[in-house]
Amino acid sequence: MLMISPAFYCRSIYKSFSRFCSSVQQKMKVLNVAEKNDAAKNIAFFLSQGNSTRREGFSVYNKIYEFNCYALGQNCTMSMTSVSGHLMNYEFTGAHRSWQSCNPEELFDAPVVKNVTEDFLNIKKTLEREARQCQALIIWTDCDREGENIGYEVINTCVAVNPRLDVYRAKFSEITSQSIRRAIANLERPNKNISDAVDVRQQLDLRIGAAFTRFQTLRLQRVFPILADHLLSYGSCQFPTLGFVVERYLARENFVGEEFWRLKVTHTVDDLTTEFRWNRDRLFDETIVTALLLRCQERPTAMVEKVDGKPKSKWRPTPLDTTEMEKIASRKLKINAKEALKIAEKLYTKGYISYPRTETNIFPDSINLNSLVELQAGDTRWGNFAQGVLQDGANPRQGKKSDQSHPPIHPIKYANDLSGNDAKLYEFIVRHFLACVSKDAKGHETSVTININGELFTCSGLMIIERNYLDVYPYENWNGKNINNYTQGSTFQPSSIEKVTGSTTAPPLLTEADLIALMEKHGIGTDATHAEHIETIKTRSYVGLQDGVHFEPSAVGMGLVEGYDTMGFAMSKPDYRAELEADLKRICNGVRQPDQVLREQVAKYKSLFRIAKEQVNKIDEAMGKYIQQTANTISEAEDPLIPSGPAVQTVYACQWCKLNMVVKRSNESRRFFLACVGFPACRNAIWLSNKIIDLTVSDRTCPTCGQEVKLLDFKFQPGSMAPYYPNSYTGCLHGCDEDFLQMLGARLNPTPSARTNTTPRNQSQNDSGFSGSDNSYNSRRSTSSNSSRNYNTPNFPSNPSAGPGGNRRPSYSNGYDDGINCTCNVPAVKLTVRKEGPNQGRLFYRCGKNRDEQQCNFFVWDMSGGVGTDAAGTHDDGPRWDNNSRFGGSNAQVHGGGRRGRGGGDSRGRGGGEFRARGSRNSSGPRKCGICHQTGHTRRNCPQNEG
DNA sequence: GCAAGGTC
Repeated sequence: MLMISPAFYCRSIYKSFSRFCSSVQQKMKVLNVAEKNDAAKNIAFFLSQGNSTRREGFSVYNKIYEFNCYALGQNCTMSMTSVSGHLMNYEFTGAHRSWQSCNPEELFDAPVVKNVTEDFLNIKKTLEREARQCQALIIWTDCDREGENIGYEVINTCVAVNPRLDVYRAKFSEITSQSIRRAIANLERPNKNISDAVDVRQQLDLRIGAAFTRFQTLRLQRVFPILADHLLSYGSCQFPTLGFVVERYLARENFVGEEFWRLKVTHTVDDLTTEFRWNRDRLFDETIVTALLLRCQERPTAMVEKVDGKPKSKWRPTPLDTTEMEKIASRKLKINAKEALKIAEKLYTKGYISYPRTETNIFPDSINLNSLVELQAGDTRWGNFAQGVLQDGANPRQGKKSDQSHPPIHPIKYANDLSGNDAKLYEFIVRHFLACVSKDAKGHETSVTININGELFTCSGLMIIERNYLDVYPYENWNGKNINNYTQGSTFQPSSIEKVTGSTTAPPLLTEADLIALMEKHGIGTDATHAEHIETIKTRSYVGLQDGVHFEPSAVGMGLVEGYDTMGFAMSKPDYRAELEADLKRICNGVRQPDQVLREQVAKYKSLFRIAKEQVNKIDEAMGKYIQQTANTISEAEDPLIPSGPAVQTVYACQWCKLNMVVKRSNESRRFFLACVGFPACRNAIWLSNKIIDLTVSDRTCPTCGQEVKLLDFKFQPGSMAPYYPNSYTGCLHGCDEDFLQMLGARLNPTPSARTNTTPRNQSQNDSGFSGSDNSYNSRRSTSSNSSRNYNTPNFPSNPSAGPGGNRRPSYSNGYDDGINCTCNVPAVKLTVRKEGPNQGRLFYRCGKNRDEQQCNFFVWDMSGGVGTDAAGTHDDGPRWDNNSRFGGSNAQVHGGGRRGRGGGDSRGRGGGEFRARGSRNSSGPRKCGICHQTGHTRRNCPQNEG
């Protein structure tokens, strides 16, 4: 008989009871948090299969939904609530909050804190109360960079009151039953890297935005009383947006139309007139066109040389992403981008469409497109078309972009209860979806070439065979064109041969759709904020709408952009933002450390800020010019922007990018070096000898190199430079004194291609830069410094010489002596367009580097007058506005001669001086040792060199 | 009185 002790008996009862209790009472309690209330509601609906109950939280907008659900391997009691976007925001503290009580420059280093925004304190209270009662937390914020950061705001809030919370991340890209169920079954952990990247962006946006906004507002309000009530904000997205508007405006203003002539032939048979276009298109020399007209008229019989027929397609659209939706809404539906996105958000949260903020235009295989088409099959407007698609099966045209998180925008539920713009946008999304999964339109094109006494003319006709997607997509047109019948080898008498004239036309001002396209192309803002930034520059009166559609800069907008532009800063260009974006991606991928990126970026903008402060008169002048006011002079005592510390002094202009070279000192090696303030966009740096114990910029300028080059006061370790230099010495580092440079172990870098030698020879890779709080120059990383200019892809003929019959390479018509430097500051080469076509014979300049080196995109037509004409004598065949004529440094100078000048031209003119300096170095004799001044060896292996 | 990014 088995004996059971009373103690054992009691223990087993206790265990069973515990199991019972835990199964009944201790069901795991899980807090779920979504990014917004609508999302929480719908996610709760799908997880609970419609059986959730609702109760109030502290915030009236963010409810709590409760239900049971299987998750994390067990049945859980779920409570689901939400935030309303970001819960927290970075702020300055104490005196730095006030405009009056601190110098704006301090904002780059001032402490910032991330606090819950006052409006959201109730949401925070709800989260804290719920979190205390839960064992796990699941983050359901949107699956993008900002969503991850919002997730961490929630996590930090909840974990602060319940450190034992087990935290998970649900990944989903649309709020459908299937997607949500998949997410709960495949929970992940939140990604800190992604959230960190957002923290870096937030801090930078705040510091840079606040510092420059206060700087330019305070300054301009003070010197121009007329602006006393204007807030003149600066932001890393709004300013480049303004820059786009200004650039196009100037391109248009500076455009000079050019008259051209062409020949036109018509042939009328039975009321149908066929018009033939001249194969030479158009010429800019009337005499030649007249001569060619006479030649045709001499023997006016047209011989049909060629009749070609071929199938022609008009492609259905690619799947819809956010910016495409905004652009088409703006152009075709007349719903502006901001409104369109707002409506799309609403349609998304109501479950009618997929997530509307997406960069993807490729449908993943996992989406059952046919079932989505089927949802639309009953509609009276597009139902028949949908049924047609189902017969062949949905076949999406695929784009090339994917953000790896959201699919293209598509309808996920049929709706017939919408009205106004909501209905209009939904209809567009449905029609676009049906169009992109259907078939291309098909046609047949006939092309006829005729010869009239040696001159060739062509016409083409189009017959549309199948309209296909066009039947459901009224936002695009495709019209057929009838022509007469022609047979190869036949002849006919043309009805008319005439000379017609026209003029090249200026580019149009930007529309909202154009502006969004530019922002997208250059990475300014997000899908969700493009429209906001446009709104901001309108509110600030930086731009206005001409005829309600086209953007035009205001005087204030012009003044601001030109002010910074005159300093040589790329503030109004998208490059700085693009560089930050690239670094943010590296943080997300774990390649870069967030604090390092933050330090670098703060240092860069702080340097720019100091120079802007030094040269603030340039902003005054530009602004004064446009608003037609004279700047009041203000005393230093009145100036709220007097620097609190010693100002950074410029030594000379950077040879690479034209920004300023300043004195820096490595925190680690304590070596001095000259570096460009454009870092990290520009990595020009000149490292100096470790025998220098102090280095300051003197007040004197170099008598050899000129007014733009400052001399430097050196203090050497006692005796270290003897017998050639005293312990204190004033010298030039611009290149006029080669011996001195060599003594310092300094090497100038005339072009970015020489950058590999900018690291000091005796330093390890790790100590080539320094990592102090406001300086982190590091010359070893390779980044294109050319990208800081010419962001508008120049109109460079991709292969100007490859036309039929042309030479394979353009020929050099002259060398390096025109005084025009390309973007890498190398004398540009002048070439001739050989390719047959309207530009044949024209002269242009391009990057002066060899083809086997990395060339910049520099391109500019030669406007000096002597246009190289060939037999055709043709010139430009299009608007000549796309060479960055206003902002492009050398380009602007080149164009300045041939254009209507604006405001007395550009203030730049340093390129030539620098080039002369380089030339003088190159022309010196055999290289001499810097120590003993003998040839045959260098200072490194000089017998007199101790170390 | 500043930014940009979420969202109401």
